[in-house]
Amino acid sequence: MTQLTIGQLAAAAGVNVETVRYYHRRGLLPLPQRATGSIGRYAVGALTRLRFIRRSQSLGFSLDDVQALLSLDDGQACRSAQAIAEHKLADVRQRIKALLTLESALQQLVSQCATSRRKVSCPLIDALMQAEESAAI
Amino acid sequence: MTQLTIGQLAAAAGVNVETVRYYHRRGLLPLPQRATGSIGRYAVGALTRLRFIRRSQSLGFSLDDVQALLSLDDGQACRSAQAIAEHKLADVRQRIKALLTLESALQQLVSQCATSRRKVSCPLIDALMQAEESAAI
DNA sequence: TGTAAGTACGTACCTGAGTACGGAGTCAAG
DNA sequence: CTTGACTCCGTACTCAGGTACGTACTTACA
Repeated sequence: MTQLTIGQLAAAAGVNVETVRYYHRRGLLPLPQRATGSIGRYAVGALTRLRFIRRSQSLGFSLDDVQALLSLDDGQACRSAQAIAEHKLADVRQRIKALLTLESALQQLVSQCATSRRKVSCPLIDALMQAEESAAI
Repeated sequence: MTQLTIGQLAAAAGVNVETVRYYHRRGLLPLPQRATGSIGRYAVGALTRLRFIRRSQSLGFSLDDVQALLSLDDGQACRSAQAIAEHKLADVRQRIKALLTLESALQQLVSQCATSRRKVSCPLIDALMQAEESAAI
């Protein structure tokens, strides 16, 4: 069964059926193959795309951002693809940097805890904020 | 002027005054020093904390997540701090991994564009989804 | 072949994260 | 010592991203 119904698709991606329909409305997910007057059948590509959307969201991208990313995957004229990609790339690199800083602060805290039984406090905020003073939300 | 009014604090962090008050209500930002019946004055620490909140949000953490992170900074009994920190650490590492994959896919797309003038399409989704098939949103 | 489970579609509702507003109080510069 | 800008606080509204629901229609399976 490589052709999924909307319910199977939603279940496989761990989302609500209504969410799939919402993504159709937003233009994030194309409408499925459908013999007129019958129910839609999704190819596995739809599942991958759906998972990509959720993953991107969890990384802090809005659905508009995700749409821009998807447009790259869908193929674009070079000029505009490059512009979008470069912009997103800079964005992604910022996020990575901030997360790496957060990672090492957390790491340090965890190992402190491993060697001590008393109250601890790590300069989590300071660590992250020292790293860079630019580029807000 | 190391003591800020709420307006100055908000402006310095690039947020709305109402947002600061909202964070008080959520317990993310402590209420400022205040001689009863007069206006509050914030120490610079509040500004740092406020910026940390915004930054974390932009990395995809909810305000509840941020609260957990802040509790680490505020100092906690070791046992619970360690549990929270380890959990967040795993989470952060997942995000980093996903972002690194996304980064290289975007990077590849950009350099493709630099050498070609025609339609391009990069397997952005496939790249990201191949990387891991676990841990959803 | 009929019937329960699933789908389509439209509209209404919900939650998280703010934003706006109004009235009363406070402060600082003139 | 007033006046205009700012603060406090409560309540109401907004917006993105879903969720729920009702009705009509399809389908798979007994």
